[in-house]
Amino acid sequence: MVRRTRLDESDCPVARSVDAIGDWWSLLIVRDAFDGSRRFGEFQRSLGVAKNILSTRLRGLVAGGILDVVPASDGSAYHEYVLTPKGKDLFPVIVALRQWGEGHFFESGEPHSELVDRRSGRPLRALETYAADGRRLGPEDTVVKKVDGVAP
Amino acid sequence: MVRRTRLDESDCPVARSVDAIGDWWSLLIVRDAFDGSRRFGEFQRSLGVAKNILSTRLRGLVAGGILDVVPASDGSAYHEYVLTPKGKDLFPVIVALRQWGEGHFFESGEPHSELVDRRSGRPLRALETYAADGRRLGPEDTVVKKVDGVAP
DNA sequence: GTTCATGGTTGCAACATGCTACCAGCGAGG
DNA sequence: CCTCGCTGGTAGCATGTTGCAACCATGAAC
Repeated sequence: MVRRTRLDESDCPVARSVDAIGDWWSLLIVRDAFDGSRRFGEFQRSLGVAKNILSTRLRGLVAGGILDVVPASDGSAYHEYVLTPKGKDLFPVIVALRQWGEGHFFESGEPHSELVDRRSGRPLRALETYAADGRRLGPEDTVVKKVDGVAP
Repeated sequence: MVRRTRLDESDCPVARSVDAIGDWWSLLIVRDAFDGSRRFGEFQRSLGVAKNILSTRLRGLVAGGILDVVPASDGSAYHEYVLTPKGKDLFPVIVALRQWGEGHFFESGEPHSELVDRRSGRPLRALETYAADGRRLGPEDTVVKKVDGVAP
């Protein structure tokens, strides 16, 4: 997406998020990072993506503060890519996409990967949106408001 | 993303979701649909995207069962695009992206749009991930499991 | 020191994107 | 009934991005 309208200056947080992530590959890289991938080769094998693409995406994610480059944990001279706190904050995004996919794109009985609670081995509870006072909210119960900047 | 590896046959729900949405534009169209946009022109003005791009994306979203084409609600001869139930199920995805963006890309006091509870006008509670038994889970508390298909 | 694996970079062809211009159907006004 | 303007597109073309393959540099293994 070559943009002329700057998404990273939009007043919509969704647009800025989308811009910060970059593209689908980057999102799948983040997913793999949550799933335990750390090395260039791991991402490459898992995604089946061309190495130059992976290379630029990893650089972009590091530049965006979503991944960090750290020395390899196995003592080898290579390095690894790990999620920063900012990157870890993408967890609900990945979970939401995962649950949407599970609900709409798999026949029952079709093999698929599933995100489960490490302790119990059971799937996570479905994400739900709540008001500040605890009421459950659906899309119709919400509205987008403009928040003006305040003078500093 | 021109893919050779078929994402829509991946066993990962995240990959299928990503494939079904199509691209960032499509996701921003869905966001606008949640925000109340219904007409071609509304999406176009809101997104500032070229009309041919918008046209193909809308077609793709309709083909994917995320949007539906309905007669215009104002009685005119035109039609409108509305979210299907499957499209509305993307709500947590948009909310998650929105909250991530709000948390990481805006200085305090910077103007931005905000999703609020229609009744109270207050922002939504942050999305959280829970185990089936109600414990709060972070990324480290989860693991991805392969679920084998069962013979039919 | 040769060989293999890792982690890339470079070049090129094919493809998708985005801009601009154009076009068709509808409704209103005269 | 003729034109004007709005809505909702399509067509052509320049440009940018993708993906593949080939190459390369470093570290580890033998």
